[in-house]
Amino acid sequence: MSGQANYARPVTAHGTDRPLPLSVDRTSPVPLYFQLAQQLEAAVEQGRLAPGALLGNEIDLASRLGLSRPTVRQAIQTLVDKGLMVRRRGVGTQVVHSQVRRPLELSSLYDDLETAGQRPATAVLRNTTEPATAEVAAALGVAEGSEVHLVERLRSAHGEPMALLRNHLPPGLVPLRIDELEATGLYRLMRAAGITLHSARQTVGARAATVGEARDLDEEPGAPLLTMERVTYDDTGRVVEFGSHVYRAARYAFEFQLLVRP
Amino acid sequence: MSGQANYARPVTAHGTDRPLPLSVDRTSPVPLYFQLAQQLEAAVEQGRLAPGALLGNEIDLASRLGLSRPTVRQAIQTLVDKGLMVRRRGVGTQVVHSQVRRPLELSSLYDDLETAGQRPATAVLRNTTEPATAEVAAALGVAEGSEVHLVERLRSAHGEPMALLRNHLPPGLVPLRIDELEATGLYRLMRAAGITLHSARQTVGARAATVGEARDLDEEPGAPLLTMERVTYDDTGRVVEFGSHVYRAARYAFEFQLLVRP
DNA sequence: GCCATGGCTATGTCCGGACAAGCGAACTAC
DNA sequence: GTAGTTCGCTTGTCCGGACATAGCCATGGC
Repeated sequence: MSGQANYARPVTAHGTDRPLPLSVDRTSPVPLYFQLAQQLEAAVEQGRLAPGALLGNEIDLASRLGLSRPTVRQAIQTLVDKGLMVRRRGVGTQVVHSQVRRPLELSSLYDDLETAGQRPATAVLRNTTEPATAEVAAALGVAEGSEVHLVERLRSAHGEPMALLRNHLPPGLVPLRIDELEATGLYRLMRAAGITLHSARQTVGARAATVGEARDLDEEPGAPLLTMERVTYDDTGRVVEFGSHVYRAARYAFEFQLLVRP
Repeated sequence: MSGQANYARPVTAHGTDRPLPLSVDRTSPVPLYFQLAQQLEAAVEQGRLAPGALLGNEIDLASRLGLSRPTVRQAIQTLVDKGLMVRRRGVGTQVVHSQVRRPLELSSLYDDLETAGQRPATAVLRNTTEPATAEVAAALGVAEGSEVHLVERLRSAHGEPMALLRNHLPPGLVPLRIDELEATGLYRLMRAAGITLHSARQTVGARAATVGEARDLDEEPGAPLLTMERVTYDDTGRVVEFGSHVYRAARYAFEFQLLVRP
């Protein structure tokens, strides 16, 4: 009702409030749109851009930064894709209003545990080659009975077993040494070997523990286990891994963020 | 070898092979980039664009269609985002080489069953309001003890129970009639009420069935169940639903596609 | 036979402009 | 007072161009 601004006033980007300190470095090899996107994302995460806050229109933002509108749009678009912001024609772009975390990424149990502050330990139970069963052959796209690599690991945290990990790999794709497998995760080893992971198809379910699984995981036979099967592809579409994992239900759950595709 | 084309030859978009029939309708209100993206996606799905096939460079494609390069790029970008294609600088854009399906969407069990050809049946066990427990209040962002809407449903397929669905909603958000709840899914009712779903935070785990769950689901007490908890947000960031679902482990699993965010 | 180099190609980034369309608020007519 | 209309705002779409840069091949020197 102040009479001067009838339209929604951007809370931060310009206006009477303290403007956001945004700037780009044209000598940097980092793309301009990426620099801007990073700064905006940091502002959202640190609360300097409050949920619901309007970003201010793209034209002003562009001229303020000495950029063109397409570049600013490209920056904002990456944040919209991440679910951090919403655009509304005729209204503006605003910070999404909820405790949104990251969308689900192709995650590794090792990394998950490490970021959670737990120090994961890995025991390699098997690291050999064996003839592919029908299921494994179909997943890896090789002939049934041909030799494939098998890695079986028991992962623990805080001294308690958490998961039993069985992974099948095409032969000769990555050399896997036991000491490396015990020191880090499989995905890191694959990336270090020059493989660019691209996508994965996962199935998550549940079932009762077998006697062998119960022994390894320190559970009772028949106890509920969380299961995950995953086929991972690299950027050329090759299958690089087929994993069958079981997790102790009391100690692990999958948590992730979904976005509605407009 | 042939002496005329030293560079990788696009298999379909131009060259000696039959070119893809692509065209855009400038009188249509559908955006041009979207028309092109749809046609390319259809060509991939029908196999007219084989996996690994190069798309041909963007400049030619643009001039052939009478479009500008940014528009063509925008079309291709949507397919790259979906994981159907991969760009390589200096090489070109090629169709991804695997049986990639859709990425995980904010899915409804009802829709999942329906598309799988099973005819889901729903029995509404409860449809009332009740005071929010601490857990529900935290999820919905309301005061503990305040009245919230509760819907409890048993979903079956082929005459067998599949899942027990408990959903809490903010009061007064959507009017829910029992006959509607038994005829369709909750998400459809919410969309029909003008709510634009935006994102959800899910946790998937497993546990043993309680006595009551076992009775409803026709399982033994202690049988493994797949559990899913979900908080759903609309595009303004409001929480619109908190769901606690349990599925019979033998009859249901979550299956989804993950993409690595570059 | 091997390696360095240069040139070609295709995507990556960026610009400045233009018009269309959805949205909301204020205004006007009843 | 209420309903319809107008108007200004903002994003959505599209264009044509420009230069940078990564990848690959062929050439030429060793």
